Amino acid sequence: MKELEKTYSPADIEDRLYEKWLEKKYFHAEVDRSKKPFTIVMPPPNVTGQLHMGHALDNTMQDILCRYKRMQGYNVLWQPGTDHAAIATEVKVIDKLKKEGIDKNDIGREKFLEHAWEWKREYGGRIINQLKKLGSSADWDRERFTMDEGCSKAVEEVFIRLYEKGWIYKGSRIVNWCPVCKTSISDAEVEHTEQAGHFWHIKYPIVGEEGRFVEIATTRPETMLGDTAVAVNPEDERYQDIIGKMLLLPLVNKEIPVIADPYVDKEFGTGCVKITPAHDPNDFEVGKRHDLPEINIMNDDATINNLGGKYAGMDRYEARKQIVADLDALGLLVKIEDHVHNVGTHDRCKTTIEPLIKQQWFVKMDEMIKPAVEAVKTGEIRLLPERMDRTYFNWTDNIRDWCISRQLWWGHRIPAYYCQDCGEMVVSREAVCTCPKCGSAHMEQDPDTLDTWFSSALWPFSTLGWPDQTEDLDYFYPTDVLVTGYDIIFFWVIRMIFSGYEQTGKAPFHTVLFHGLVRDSLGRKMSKSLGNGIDPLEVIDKYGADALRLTLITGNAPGNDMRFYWERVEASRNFANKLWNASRFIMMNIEKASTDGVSLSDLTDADKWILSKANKLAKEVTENMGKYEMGIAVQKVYDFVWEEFCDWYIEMVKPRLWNAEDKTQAAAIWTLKTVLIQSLELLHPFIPFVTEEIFCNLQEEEESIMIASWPEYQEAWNFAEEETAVELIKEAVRSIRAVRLSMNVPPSRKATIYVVSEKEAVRSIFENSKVFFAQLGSASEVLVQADKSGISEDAVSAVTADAVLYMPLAELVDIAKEIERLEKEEAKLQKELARSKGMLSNEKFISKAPEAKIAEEKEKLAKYEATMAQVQERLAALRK
RNA sequence: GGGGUGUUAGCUCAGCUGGGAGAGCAUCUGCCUUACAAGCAGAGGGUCAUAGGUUCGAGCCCUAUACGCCCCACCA
Repeated sequence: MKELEKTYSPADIEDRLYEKWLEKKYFHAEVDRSKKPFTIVMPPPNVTGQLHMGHALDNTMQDILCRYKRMQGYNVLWQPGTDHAAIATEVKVIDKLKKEGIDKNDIGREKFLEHAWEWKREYGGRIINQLKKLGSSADWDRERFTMDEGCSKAVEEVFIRLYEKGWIYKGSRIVNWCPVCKTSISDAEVEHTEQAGHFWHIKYPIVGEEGRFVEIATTRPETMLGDTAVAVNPEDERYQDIIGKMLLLPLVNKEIPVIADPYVDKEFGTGCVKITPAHDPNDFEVGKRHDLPEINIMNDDATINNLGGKYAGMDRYEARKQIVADLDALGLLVKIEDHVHNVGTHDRCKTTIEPLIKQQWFVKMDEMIKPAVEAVKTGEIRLLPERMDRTYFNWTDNIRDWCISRQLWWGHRIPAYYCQDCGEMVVSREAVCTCPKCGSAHMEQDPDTLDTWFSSALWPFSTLGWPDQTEDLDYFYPTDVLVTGYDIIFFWVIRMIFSGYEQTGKAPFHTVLFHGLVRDSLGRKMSKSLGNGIDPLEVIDKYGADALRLTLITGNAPGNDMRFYWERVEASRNFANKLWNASRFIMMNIEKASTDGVSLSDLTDADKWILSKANKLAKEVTENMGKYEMGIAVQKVYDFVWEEFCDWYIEMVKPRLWNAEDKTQAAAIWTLKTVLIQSLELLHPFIPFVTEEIFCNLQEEEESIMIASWPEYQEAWNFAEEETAVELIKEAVRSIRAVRLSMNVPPSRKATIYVVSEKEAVRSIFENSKVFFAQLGSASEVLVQADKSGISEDAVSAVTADAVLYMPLAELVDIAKEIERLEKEEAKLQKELARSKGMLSNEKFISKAPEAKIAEEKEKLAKYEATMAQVQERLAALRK
C-alpha cells in the first residue's frame, strides 16, 4: 500500500492519468452490437480558438455525461472535432498576412488558401490539447474537421439535394452586407444595437405645383440617391390628392411618383416614407409590389458608386454629411431631430450593416422547418430547460430564408458553374468544364463559399460517414444528447434539427441540454476587449482540472448564467483535498484487519447507518443524473462525503481502529472501504482525476475507475432501524457539544456522561453505541440508566427528545447561564408546538391533507412534547 | 413592439411534482483532538421584491405592480 502525500497536488497526477487513459483506449468507441450506444457530438470549437470558460463548462458537462454513461455500461462515443469558422479564420489569416505586408487580393485565392491551411495546421490542434487538460474523454481517434474530405462531401451532397429539390435557389434580394468584411451575412449574424442618431426631415417638391412639398423623415439621408418613390398610407386623408403625382427628387433631379401602400404607418413621422428599394428590406418589398426600379447606389465598401452623381466615391457617412448640407443650402432641410434607434451591426466586427441588393444563394425555409417545429412540439426532441421551447418557436415562427453564400475564400465552395459565353449555370458534384448548352469551354465556378453553419448543421451525421450508409452511422446515429450554450440555438441547434430530419429522416438527438454563460465576478460577459476573461488553463494550473470542473458544475442550474469566483475554485479544491485525506486515513488503517469474510451481519449500527445512507445516495444521484441535474447530483455526493462520511462516520470508527482488541475492526475497515469506493464511483464523472488516483492506490488490483460500474441501489443495504438509531445518537452528540462549548469546557476535558431514559429501546441504542458516543462527545465514560440516581444536582445537562444527558463537572457550573440556555430552548419548542398543534387541530387539514403528512406531523408533535417535558422538568429542578 | 427571465442570509447562488427556509464564501466563539488548519466543533444572520388571489397549507401556482437582465423585431 502506497503512502499518500499529505495534501493533494493535482499537477503531479493529471497528465500521467490522462496518458494512461489514452493508452488504454478507454475513450475509443467501436461499433459493438452487444452494447447500447450513447453518443454525443462535441460542438466543434473554432480552429482558431483558444479554450475559454464557455468551452470548459460545455465540455465538462459532456464529459460528465459520457463518463457516467460509460460506467453504466453504455458504448459511449463522444465525437470531437473542430470547425473551420469561415469568417473568423479568414480575418485572422488576412491579419497575419497584412503583418507580413501581403494583401489577400494580390496573392489570389489559391495562395491565400494555402496560407489558411497552414494556419489550420499550426493552430488547429491547440484547442484540442487544451480540452485534454480538462480531462475530456472524447474519442480523439475520430477527430474531424468541417472541411475535411468527408464533411466536405456531405456539404456538397446536401447542397445538391436541396438545389434539385428547389429548396436552394439563387436570387437577387436584399441581404445584410458587411462593408468591412465585404461579404453578405445571415440574419442570425446581425446584432441590433441601440444608437443615437438623427431624424432628418426633408422636403421633396411636388412637380408642377410651385411651392408645394411633401415632407419625409429619414435616418439615412444618403440613401435618397436611390429613392424611386415616396409612399403614403392609402387611407391617409391628408395625402389623398397627391397619390399618383410626381415629386422632384432633390439633388438627383429626377421625378419619382407618390404611391399608396399600407406598409406606411399614418401615425409615425410625417406619414410619408421615401422608398429606396435597393437599400432597405421594407422598401424592397414595397418596390416589388409597385414595380419600382431598384437603384443600388453603393459599392461593396459602402462608398457611393457612380450612380450617386457628385457624391460618387464618398464614404456613406461622408456623403450623408454632404447631402444634408446641400439640402440645407437648397432650403429643403426642414429640421433635424435626435432619434435613438436600433442599428444592425455585424456580430463579428461590429460594423454597421448596409442592406444591399445582391445575387446570393438562399435556402428556402418554410417547408424544411416544419418537422423541426413538430419535433419539439411533440417532445421527440426535448429542450432543457423547458423554457427554451419558447425561444425556439419564437424563431421558427418568424423564420426567413437563409442566406448561405459568403464572399469569402475560406470555406466550402458552392458547386455551381457558369458558362462565360452563354451564361448557363450548372450545379454539379463534378467540376464542369464544358457548357452543356452552348458547348463552350469557358466555365467558371461560383466564387462564393458557404456560411460556416451550413457545414456545422450536418455535424451529427457528417462526422459518422454520411452520406455513405456506414456502420458507424447506423449504430451511433441518431446521437443522444447535445450540450451547448443557449447563445447558439439559432445559429446551430435549429439548423442541425431541420438538417437532420431532411437528410436522414431522423432527429439528430433526442435531448438538448443548454447551459448559460460564465461571467466574471461582477456579472459581466468575459471578453477580450474588457480583458476580464479568466483562462481555464490558469485555473487548472493552480488548482487542478477537478477543481475547475467542480466549480463549473455545482450550484448551477441548466440554462442559467453563472459567475466565476476564485473562492469557489478554492472551495472545490478543498473538497478534492478532503476526499484525498479521507482516503489517506483509510489507507493508513486498512491493514489492521483482513476484510475477507466480512458479511453484513458483522456490521455495527454505525456501519449499517453509513452503508444505508450511501445506498440511498446512489439511488438519488442516479435519479438526478437521469434528469440531467448534474449540479444537484454532485452537491448531494459532496454533502454526503464531507458531512456524513468524514465528519461523522470516520470519527465514529476511530476508537474501533485504535483498539486492537475490538472485534468489529474488520467490519469497520470493510465499511470504510466500501463506502469510500462507492463515493469515488459516484464522483468520478465530475472529478475524474482525483477519484482515479485514489481508486487505484486503494486497490492495486484495479486497473481504472473508468471501467468500474456505476453504483446501484440494493435492497440488502437498506437499514432503516439502524439509521434511526444513529440519528438519535447524533442528536445527543450535537447537544452535548453545544452544552460543552457554552459552558466553556474544552474537548480535552473529558467527563463522565450519564444517559438517562425511561425507554428501554433508547437505552439499548446508547449501550450499543457507547464506544463512538464517548469518542464524539469527549466522554471519559458513558453510563446509561433509567433514572437520575447517582447524578449530582449540579451536573450540566443536555436535553433531547428521547433522553437527558448529564455531565457532572468538578468546577462550579453557572446555574443562571444554564437556566438561560434552557429557557431559550423552551421558547423555541413553544413556537414549534404552537405551529404543530395549530395544524393538527385544523379540521380542514385533517380532512384534506394526505394521511402520510398527518402522521408525520403527529410524530413531530409527540417529539416536541417529549422534549418539552424534559426541558421543563430540568428547569424546575434548577430553579429550586 | 413581442418573448423570456431574475428579485431568497453581508456576497454569489441552490431549492426537484406546493407540506417545518439551504450551500459556499464572509462574520463571531472555541479547538494545532494520532486523515485533513485547504481542517474540526459550535453560533449569529432571511416579513423568500411589493400587493392581491387560489389552497387545509405558497419561496414554489395565478393576477397586478416596481426594479433588473437577456433574446427577438423592417416603423421610415
